[in-house]
Amino acid sequence: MYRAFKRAVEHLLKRALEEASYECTSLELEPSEHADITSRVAFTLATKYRKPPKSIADDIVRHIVLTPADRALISEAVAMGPYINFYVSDSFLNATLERIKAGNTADKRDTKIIIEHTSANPDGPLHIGHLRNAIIGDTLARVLKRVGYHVETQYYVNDMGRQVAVAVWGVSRFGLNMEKKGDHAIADAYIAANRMLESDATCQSEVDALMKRYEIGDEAVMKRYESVVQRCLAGIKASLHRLNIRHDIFVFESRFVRSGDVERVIEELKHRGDIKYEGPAIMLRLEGIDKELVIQRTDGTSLYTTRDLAYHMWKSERCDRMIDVFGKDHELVSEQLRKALLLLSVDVLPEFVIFEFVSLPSGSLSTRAGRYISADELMDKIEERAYEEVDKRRSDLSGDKKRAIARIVGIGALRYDMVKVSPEKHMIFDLEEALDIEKKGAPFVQYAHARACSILRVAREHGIAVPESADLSLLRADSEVALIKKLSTFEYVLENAACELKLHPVARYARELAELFNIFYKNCPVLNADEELRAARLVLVECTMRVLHEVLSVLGIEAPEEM
RNA sequence: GGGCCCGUGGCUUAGCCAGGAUAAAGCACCGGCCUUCUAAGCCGGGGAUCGCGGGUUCGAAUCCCGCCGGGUCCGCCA
Repeated sequence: MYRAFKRAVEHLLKRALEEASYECTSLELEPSEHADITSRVAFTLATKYRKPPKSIADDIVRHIVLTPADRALISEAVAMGPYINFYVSDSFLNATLERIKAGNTADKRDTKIIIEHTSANPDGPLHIGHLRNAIIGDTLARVLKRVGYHVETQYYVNDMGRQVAVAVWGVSRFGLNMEKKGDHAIADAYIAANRMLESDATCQSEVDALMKRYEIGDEAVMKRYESVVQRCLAGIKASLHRLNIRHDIFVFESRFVRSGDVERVIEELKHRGDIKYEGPAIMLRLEGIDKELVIQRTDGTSLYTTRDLAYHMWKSERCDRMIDVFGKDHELVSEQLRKALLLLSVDVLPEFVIFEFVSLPSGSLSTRAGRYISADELMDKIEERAYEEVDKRRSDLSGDKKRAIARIVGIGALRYDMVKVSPEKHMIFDLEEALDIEKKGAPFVQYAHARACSILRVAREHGIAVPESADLSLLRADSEVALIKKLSTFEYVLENAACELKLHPVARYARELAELFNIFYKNCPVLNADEELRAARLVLVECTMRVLHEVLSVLGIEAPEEM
């Protein structure tokens, strides 16, 4: 609803500016703490027309005429010094609730977007660094889907890199602990292998040989690879499912070598690019980048970047937009990728969502060195901690129920923590802090939802139904109006998030909505109110419950009915 | 050395791209509120020279330049 209000104000203001004979390019409209929307246009006009901003604002407001159509959304426009403030109307507030009751859904868009995220190497379990990628990627997919895009999520499996070769080699050499979850067992072999490889040149060449044989498609080697990669991936998928993350498809990079796509990319680049040969090795010079990009090794095998290029070309034929969620360390690579794709005349170029690194207080994360906190370990601990909290508060519930709530709260807290800060912020991960289930994080929002459910449940138990229609204009207490206004901006927040590919405003919105509901909860008793007012408040509670549920769902967080 | 990112109360952050109304929250701290729909809640309080120095502007946390501190990339690794 908020967008409709904003559009109405735009038209209104534009008309008034014409009437008052002012010309300007931007209306300078922004949401504000002082009004429902405010314009700073008087400032820009002040310089141009050499008049004090205050008198211009007054002048503009004098020319504002609200038509009956405007009044459906806008109640008034006031000049406050140099600012022009606009306020929503009563019917806007009512319409907001009516619309939510009717179930507000976004129109479908034709655009198909492929989002690639997580894509951790299959050489061990996901750790907290991958978690940031996975949660950002999954939440982004949910936001874009919610505003109507057709979204496909992809996990690009790097099965041709050196890491995997080392893991495969390590598994043959040291065996596999079958008691352990697959991804963890493979990490053990991988770490042990790396330790040995550091000092042993013979082993190094064994790994090289393994890579070469995999690239040419040696049957026996392929079988060994497959068993390692699938086992690891199964473990990774299980971890992702715990977080409510499911990829639509897994794309193996080896397919692009086997299909001949990689070779075709190299041929194409030879013709179109600024190429430098060093023996059998081929390098590509890209404009604006000092470092040339190696697209084929001296031994004739392919490299990650070339395969990635083929992968992106493949994707570009299957979508209208593609988004890659990458760690900061991939920034240069992504730039090279984009420039090379441009050279290949690919019409869909990737957009990048880059996030800064997660490190431990003791330093950076490394699977190879075994220096990481696995996602599984973190989830176990956080659910355990959540259970203690639930147990403290709800000794009346059964163990199963408490565990179910603990799982929802724990995972929710984790997901919320990852998206609440902007991605360019470097995170130093503190386990204790993560386990300290933050009061105003996901549990706070979930609690508000549970409270709303509780009111509705108690109402039901007393035989009181949420009415089909109610006199919504009874909802004019400060905390009611503030809550309805917040509800009205939900779609607007989502659209902005989708447009800017930024998620933390969504997390912020969820918290603010929960906060306003809690204030309403405190100030406005629902079930004890007079019948008419009770009916209207029940509608408000149900609408809030729905939006809380929806915003949590967009964040990939479950909404418990009690906690 | 060069590129990119970050630097806002004790701690974690929002605001910065598109400069404007007393710099906005959470945690922690202090003080209130459970005979009323779940106190994982609500109300109140203290606490910030927005890293430093210049510049542009009627106006700078926000734009420009320089510096300082932290991170990261600059492999025939991925």
